[in-house]
Amino acid sequence: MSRKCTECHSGEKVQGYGNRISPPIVFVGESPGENEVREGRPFSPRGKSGQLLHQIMKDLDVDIKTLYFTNVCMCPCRGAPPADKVHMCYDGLMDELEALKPKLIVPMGNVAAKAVGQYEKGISFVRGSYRKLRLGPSVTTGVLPTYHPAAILRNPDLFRDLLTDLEKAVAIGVEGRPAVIPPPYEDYEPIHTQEELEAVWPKLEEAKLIAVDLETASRYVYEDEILIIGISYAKGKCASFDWALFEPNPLTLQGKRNIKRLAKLLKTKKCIFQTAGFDIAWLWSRSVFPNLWFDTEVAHWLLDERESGHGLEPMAMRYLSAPPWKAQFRTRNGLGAYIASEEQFGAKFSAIPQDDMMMYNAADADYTRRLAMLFRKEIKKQNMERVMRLVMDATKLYTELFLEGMCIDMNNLEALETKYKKQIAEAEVILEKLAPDVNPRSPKQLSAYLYDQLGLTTFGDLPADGAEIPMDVLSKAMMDVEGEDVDADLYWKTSRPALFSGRIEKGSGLSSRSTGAFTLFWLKRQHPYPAALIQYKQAQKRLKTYCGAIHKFMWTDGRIHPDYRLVGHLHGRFRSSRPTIHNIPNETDIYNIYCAPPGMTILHADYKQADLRLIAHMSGDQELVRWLKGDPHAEVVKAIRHLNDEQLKELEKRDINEFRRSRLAAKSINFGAFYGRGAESMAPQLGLTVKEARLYLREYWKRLPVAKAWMDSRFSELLANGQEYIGPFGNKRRFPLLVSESHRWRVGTLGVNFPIMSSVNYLTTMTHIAVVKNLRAVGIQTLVYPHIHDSINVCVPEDKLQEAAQIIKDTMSQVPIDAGFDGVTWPVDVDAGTHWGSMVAVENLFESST
DNA sequence: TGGCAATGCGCC
DNA sequence: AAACGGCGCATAGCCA
Repeated sequence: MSRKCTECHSGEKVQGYGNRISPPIVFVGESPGENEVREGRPFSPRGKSGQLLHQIMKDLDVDIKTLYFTNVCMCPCRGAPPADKVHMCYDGLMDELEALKPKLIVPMGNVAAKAVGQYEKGISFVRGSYRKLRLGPSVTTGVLPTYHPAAILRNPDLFRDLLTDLEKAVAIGVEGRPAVIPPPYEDYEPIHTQEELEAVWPKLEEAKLIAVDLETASRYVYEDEILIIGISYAKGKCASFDWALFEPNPLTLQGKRNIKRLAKLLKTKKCIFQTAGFDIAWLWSRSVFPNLWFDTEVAHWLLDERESGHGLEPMAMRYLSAPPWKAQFRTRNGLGAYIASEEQFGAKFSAIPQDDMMMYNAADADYTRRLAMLFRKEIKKQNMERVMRLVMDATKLYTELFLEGMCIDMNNLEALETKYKKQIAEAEVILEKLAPDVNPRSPKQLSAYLYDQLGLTTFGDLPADGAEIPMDVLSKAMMDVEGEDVDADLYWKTSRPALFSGRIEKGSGLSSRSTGAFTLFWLKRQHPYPAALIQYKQAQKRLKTYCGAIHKFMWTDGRIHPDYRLVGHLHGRFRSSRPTIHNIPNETDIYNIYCAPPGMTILHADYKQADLRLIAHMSGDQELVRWLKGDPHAEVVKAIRHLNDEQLKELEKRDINEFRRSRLAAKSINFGAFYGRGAESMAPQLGLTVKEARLYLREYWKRLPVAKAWMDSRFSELLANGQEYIGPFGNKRRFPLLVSESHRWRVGTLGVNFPIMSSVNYLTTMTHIAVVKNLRAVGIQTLVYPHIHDSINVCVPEDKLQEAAQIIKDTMSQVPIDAGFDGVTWPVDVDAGTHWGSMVAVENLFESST
């Protein structure tokens, strides 16, 4: 029963292998690798991919001998088989599968998924979704695509997805469990009339836990409408209401009465949401304030801290064998399988037949409630209730920011845009004169022009052959020209020379064909083009990204409404978009685009050296605790230069520039050393040779042996703890699969990075919540302004400034102590101003009056 | 034409 | 031996 292949003649072929009589699962790979060819067997357990697959199946208690393994292409090819080869192999593969009559086919990787299941989208999108496949007149089977094991070895973060999919494959193929359980549409109740509302209401009032889900036409809370509200009150039960029932009606008072009842219901029940921030923004703006009890997205992200996979549909498909009901709904209503443009989507969404939308909405609410029942047990079991509560409280805080928005000073914005446009135009004159055909926004064209046409050389006069520049060459080159160019010195001392990719197999370092700013500051010594290019790029970035965002995301109220995403960050930080406010350039002009509402002042507060304090607290290093009572960066200068206090003071008097340079270097050591940064990478920023940097680091660690020991123990703690890091708030970063030495090293550094980064974030969040609460407790009107990792912002009335500043200072210093972070003190800087870029330290503000 | 990965750069 | 973490957004260029 071997597979025939007559189309191509490219050497050795590897036939399928395993149980040929109705196997419960057939695995389909791409094409045989080295080991597979040697052994004549796809997914050979002696190859790395095969080994991983066999191990997982063994762990799932599946007898390997019952399974079957094959590839799309029988002959080996480097990398993924090209389309023409797949085409040639297609008929043979289908004949093979038809003869096997498998219960389930698991295509592994993009090529196999597309060949077997005819999936249109990439593997990361379609993985884990089940389809039926007709193989012949009498043979129908199921398909469940997943990643290729080789992809997991390259990107171990995907391991959990592979495992999930294979568990599902075993459930379907081996255990015969149903692949898909449709939602109980017949039990969902569409509510159009007052009579129907009255009939169902008692059921809602009897429930303890309800899941709530809204359908709206867009994201514009103040302009658009709520279409439907679904309330699931028991497993498989949901009432889906026409929102018109809750709209105030000039003819009758019924709408007003109904929304009061709704408000009371949602306030007294424990409410469950998926992505609560969205729904409560709409409800709050209609004066409905639900008792936010559980958020399924937050819960799932805490249980799986990776970026994606927390959508309602993937979760319900995974945990409840749901069909892709959202995709089906969108397809039958002409919305496309996925959302293309939000505006288009909104318009079409409003035109959908109401009953259809109600069924869709009811399924959403029902699945949300059912997932909450599952997740809450797991959250409890994993001892994550504290961080769960905190993130949900934060949801409410940043929904306030989203609804209220931030004020924009249009005059400042316009002036700044004019300035950038002028800078761009100036630079363009030079760039076009020198190279009219080169697009300065194209790295490809730039490297061809700078290196091939002009023949410029990079750091250390190396030829631009694309090789990585060794760090000591980089450092030496920069040291040779130190002091000749102040701008370049500053840039090099404060920026990193290379981009580091998340993938572990990729190296790091600076390409000798780089066209980034770091290299341009070197090239500008050789030719006028790079200097103009630096100006062009800087102004372009600021104009397009930071000014452009304001226009792009401003609502009709003239404000911007940043959308805080509290989940999806590997280390528990928060993110914002539309626009992002976590990466605004630290420049007065740009921050001054943002201002307080009339009559109010922005108060900004941040912790001094928050991450160093966390390290000191968590490691218990008393020397670091001592440093933090004074100036930790000066302490590092003393350590690495072997100075005592007096000698340091002398240095400051004798050579202030040298003192500052040393302090800057100390700062990079303080911030880099704990995150695993090595001498090679630090040397350029320290203005040292690699050898000198190594000595500096050695002196640094000599002074902090306890902290060093803590840092070095992280990886063994991971291994001792089920391959999980647990942060002080109970949040987790999991590494279920360690694939190589370099991966283990990287994971070790993350063991330091993760608890610090997440704890700084959560401490600051607790503080933000407490500050707002304490200010309001004494009757100060308070607006929530952004949280940025280790700093918070609020707006208060101008005449309450001094009182508010004191409350903030007291609250911020105390919150970490009360939360148990009492190994160190938590000093705070507080600034105030009507514009975000022109803030003054409050001490200075009130000096004259006190 | 739109999806996608890559390049580059802004922040803590 | 290697060797800095996390993110969002704009742009170009390749591919279906």
